[in-house]
Amino acid sequence: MTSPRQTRIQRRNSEAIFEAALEVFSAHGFRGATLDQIAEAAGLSKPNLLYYFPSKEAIHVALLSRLLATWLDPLKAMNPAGDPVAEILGYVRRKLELSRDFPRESRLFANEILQGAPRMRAVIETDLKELVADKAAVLTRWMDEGRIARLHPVHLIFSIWAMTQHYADFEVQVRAVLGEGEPDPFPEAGLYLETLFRRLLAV
Amino acid sequence: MTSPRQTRIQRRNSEAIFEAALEVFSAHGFRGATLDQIAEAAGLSKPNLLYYFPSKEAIHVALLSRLLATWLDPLKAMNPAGDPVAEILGYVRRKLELSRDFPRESRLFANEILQGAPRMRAVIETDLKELVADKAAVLTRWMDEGRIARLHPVHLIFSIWAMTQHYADFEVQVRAVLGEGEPDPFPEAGLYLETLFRRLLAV
DNA sequence: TGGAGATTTGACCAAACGGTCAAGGCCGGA
DNA sequence: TCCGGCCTTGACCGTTTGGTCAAATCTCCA
Repeated sequence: MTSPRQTRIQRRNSEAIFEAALEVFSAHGFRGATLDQIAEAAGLSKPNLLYYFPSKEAIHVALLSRLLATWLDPLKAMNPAGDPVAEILGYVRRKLELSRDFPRESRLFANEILQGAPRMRAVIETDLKELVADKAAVLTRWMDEGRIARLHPVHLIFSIWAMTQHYADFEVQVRAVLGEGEPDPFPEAGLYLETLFRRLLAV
Repeated sequence: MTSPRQTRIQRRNSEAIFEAALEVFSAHGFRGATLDQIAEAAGLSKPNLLYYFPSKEAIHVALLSRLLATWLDPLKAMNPAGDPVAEILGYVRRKLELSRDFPRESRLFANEILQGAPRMRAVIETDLKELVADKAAVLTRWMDEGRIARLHPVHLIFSIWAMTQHYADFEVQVRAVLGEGEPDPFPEAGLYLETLFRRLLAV
């Protein structure tokens, strides 16, 4: 009865491939990554990789779509019925935690967008655009109600993306500039961003 | 007497190579760019390319170091003797203009940092770190004098970099999310960022 | 335990890549 | 106009890369 669509081995190897592909693609970009690198990181032979995925491109696409939900969740979780400032600060905090805990995922998306989003353009122009429009409407309502300062809602979202993802995407620069003394920039970054957005949003 | 170190032809071709390399490297990253692409964009044959530069890597390094000064100039130009808010807003404005007028240069550096700065680590850890330390000291003095709000000066600089470069590095995402209606996001971005930093810095 | 199907791999291929080289063309000064 | 040196290139090379294939091995259950 219980016919698993995936065997145990399939699940294990697919998982190993995703993990390896994330490691390699995020570090070198699509073109810079090689199947041999991914295969070695996954502990498989190259032909075995291609037994599970038809091509390098297919691995990349599968990886991106697999991570997309995780990536959009923090914005989705911004609650229209909650307290405006708390909701926005919560979004900033969750997004910064994502940069701290999943920097490879952040760099994977950054690479893709930097190259002109050749494999994500459709998703960006539909799903992401709709999600942002939806949340921008919520922000605008909060502004209309006088509960936060009036700002361009989409650029407000852009600035949250930019500042939080900066700590993952440009991590080597951040660490180099801060120096070796402070090994973890995230606590300070969290305090800074909370201050910034509190002042920005105050009516 | 006037023995030009470079002949006319050398100057013309070097210039064409830099322009072509900027176009190709910024669009595809170092590994994603090919010598054939650069040669074609420069209107030269591949062996001719390698007559002017010894290797692909040499082109990339020369391009980065050639653009580095331009890239650091806006921060250098922040005047310790000027009005604090005006100086910081001026820096933000110049940095945003750089993203608008030289997006390829921004993406070139973004690519380099994303990949872990394999060819710029030394510069980042010395020149950039010193420059930031210098300007952070200026910001701290302004805070001590009560002329701007007290904030972590380095994270303040990070947030300026992040928000202004976002419009160049993630341009396709910005344009896709804003939609086709508004072709040029920069005027709005400029207004948004001016508002943001005015509120953030107000004592 | 036998066998059907799932999994794995060594050997291989064609294309793309960075780079070389010898030879030919071109230019500017004497 | 002639010549030395600057400039240009077609042909080529070894390596890397994404991908294929037939054969071998393993897994699981009837």
